[in-house]
Amino acid sequence: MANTQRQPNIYDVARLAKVSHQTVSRVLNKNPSIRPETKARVEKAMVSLGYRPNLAARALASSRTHMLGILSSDTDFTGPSAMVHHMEIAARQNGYFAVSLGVDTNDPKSVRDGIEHFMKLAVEGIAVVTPQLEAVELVRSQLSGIPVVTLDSMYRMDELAVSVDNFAGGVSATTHLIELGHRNIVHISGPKGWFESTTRSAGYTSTMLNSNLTPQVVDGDWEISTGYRIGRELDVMNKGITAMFIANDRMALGVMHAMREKGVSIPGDLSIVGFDDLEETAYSSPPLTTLRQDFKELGSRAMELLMGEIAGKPTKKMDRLIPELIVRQSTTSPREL
Amino acid sequence: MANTQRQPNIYDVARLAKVSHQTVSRVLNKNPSIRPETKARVEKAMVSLGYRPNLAARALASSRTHMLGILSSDTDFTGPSAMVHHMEIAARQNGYFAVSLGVDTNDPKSVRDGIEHFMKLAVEGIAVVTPQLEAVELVRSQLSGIPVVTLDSMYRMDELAVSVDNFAGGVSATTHLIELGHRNIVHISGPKGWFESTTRSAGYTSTMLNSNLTPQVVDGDWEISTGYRIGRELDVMNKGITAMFIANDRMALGVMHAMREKGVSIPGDLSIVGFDDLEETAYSSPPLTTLRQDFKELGSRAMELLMGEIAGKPTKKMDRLIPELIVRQSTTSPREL
DNA sequence: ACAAAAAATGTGAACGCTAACATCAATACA
DNA sequence: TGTATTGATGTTAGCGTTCACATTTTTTGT
Repeated sequence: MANTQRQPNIYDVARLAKVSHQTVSRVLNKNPSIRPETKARVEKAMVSLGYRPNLAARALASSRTHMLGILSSDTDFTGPSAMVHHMEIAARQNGYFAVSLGVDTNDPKSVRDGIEHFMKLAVEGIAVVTPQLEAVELVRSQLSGIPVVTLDSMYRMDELAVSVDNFAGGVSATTHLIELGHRNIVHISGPKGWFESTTRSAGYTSTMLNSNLTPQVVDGDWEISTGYRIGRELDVMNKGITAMFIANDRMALGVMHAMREKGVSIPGDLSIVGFDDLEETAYSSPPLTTLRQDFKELGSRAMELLMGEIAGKPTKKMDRLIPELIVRQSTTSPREL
Repeated sequence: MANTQRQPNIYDVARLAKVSHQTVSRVLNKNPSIRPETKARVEKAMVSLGYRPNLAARALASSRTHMLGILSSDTDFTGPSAMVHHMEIAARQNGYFAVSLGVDTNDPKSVRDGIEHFMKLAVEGIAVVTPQLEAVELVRSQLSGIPVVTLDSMYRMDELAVSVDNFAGGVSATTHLIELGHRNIVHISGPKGWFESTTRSAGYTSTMLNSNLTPQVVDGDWEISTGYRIGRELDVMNKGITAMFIANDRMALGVMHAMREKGVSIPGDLSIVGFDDLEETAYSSPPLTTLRQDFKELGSRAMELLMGEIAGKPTKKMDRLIPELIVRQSTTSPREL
């Protein structure tokens, strides 16, 4: 049996349906000017042959690949991987294939290679899930002509971007603590180059200043171990610190662990607000007050923007989501002195 | 300036290098029978034109897409997403593009759609990161001719698979507790349909029986909240339970939280062993004794097998990794009665 | 009922590459 | 020195689509 050799192509379908190959192509592309009757005949032929369009041929002829690139870093963190996942779903719903590529954003070569990889693939759009400023700039500068959307990164009015309003998050965390009566509030920031990091800090600083309080920032880097180290080193009790706003939940977990070891009670001696709402933090000891980000929403909105841009539709360029304050047991009013 | 219209193709390169297009193609495909001198000339021409091979054309002509599909579910869990990430890296190193697709493994239609999506793309191989038995079977049955590797799933001698030896993990967790002197050891399992779940439980059960102890299994489902609920409901103290082996860290976190609320001290009253070694568990209260799985390794080995199979090389069909017991402070010898 | 307009379908040539074979130059051997 | 053998390069014909245009069929208006 030599009939299983080759995949059927449009000519095979055309022959069976007694039409020209072009008519088959029209059915494939949902061309409106085709009689329902012929369309049905063609579709029947497709099914009976088990026809599957050859995307490579289509891409070659039409120079449209229907591929999208997702450039991401730090996919071992919950946020990015959730975003990537939901973008992929959104892409598929729109008839696109999402190819995702992890890169090391600290290594410009790796970013460049990733972009090169995507250019070879001839992706029609790129989403960048890399909150580091430099990397985003690098991507934009490398890329000619093809739309790029950034997630949770830099805002710039002229470019496509979806982001969490980290500034607002910083404000509401800090406001929450001030309203509880805290005055001596320390902030542990994320790493320097990250946009999320600097804006959260800015939200904190500006809120403190507006209330005539002195901002005190300790530099962190997202890592649990760093939170732990800072927690060990910072003499909270003697310095009269009664509350902390920590730029992400993982560091907050580290700080809480350190405090437990040192016998500093939370929230009795020290109130803590985190950022992210990792699932675990609802079950930490104590459950953590934090800011929730809707990564799923972020991912799908980003895709929406990207698709719109590719289709040449006039859409808005930017979208911003407000994080929600989830109050749990790690914050309370300070003890009266 | 009408010169920016079209991307350069091999003919443009050929013309500039004063060779035939086929010679250019040979350089592209690293054909050995080409003089270093001409090769250099061609490469120079490529660079000066900014030539980029058109993958669609290449795929069409060679019927090789250099695409790999990764079918994954539950990518919001750390394990799967880490595996996907590392597979993607490994794929790229081998000159392949990895397209990953999240599916809902409880919904056969979604799995079928995913496969259909991959078939259209004409992927050359598929990796399935779905630990549920049924889904894997479904994928295998749908797929004709193209290699499939499963990660951390079912073992079957005749198919490509890389997995963590969950049975061995169950054994070493249970053995650890028995050696500490525990006799009344409860196991909280994962959900029913998962392979990881059933094998971990089997490791526990068989070790218990070998030591003439009675296995006691409570059904769980990986979720923190379930761990918490079970922890609340189970009257550890009155039943004389001194240790638990919990099928994953997240449930263990839930149980520990419940115990804290009930005033059961860990490890004083109750020793706990988890499974996964999530980063957070090193900073939980107390730090958790658990089994570490090397997801990175798992991902790269899976790719290795898949690549080998695609290339038609004679490689081994199966690979199994042994999880490592990480002893922290959540386990100790039971109090003397 | 007939021309003109519109709708439906058909034809041939790209798209950019590789496969298969053909040719030419360079080396080896007698 | 001539011929067989190998190595390096060239030529032609697809791969399965879509595109641009040509042709046929149907509808419309009078």
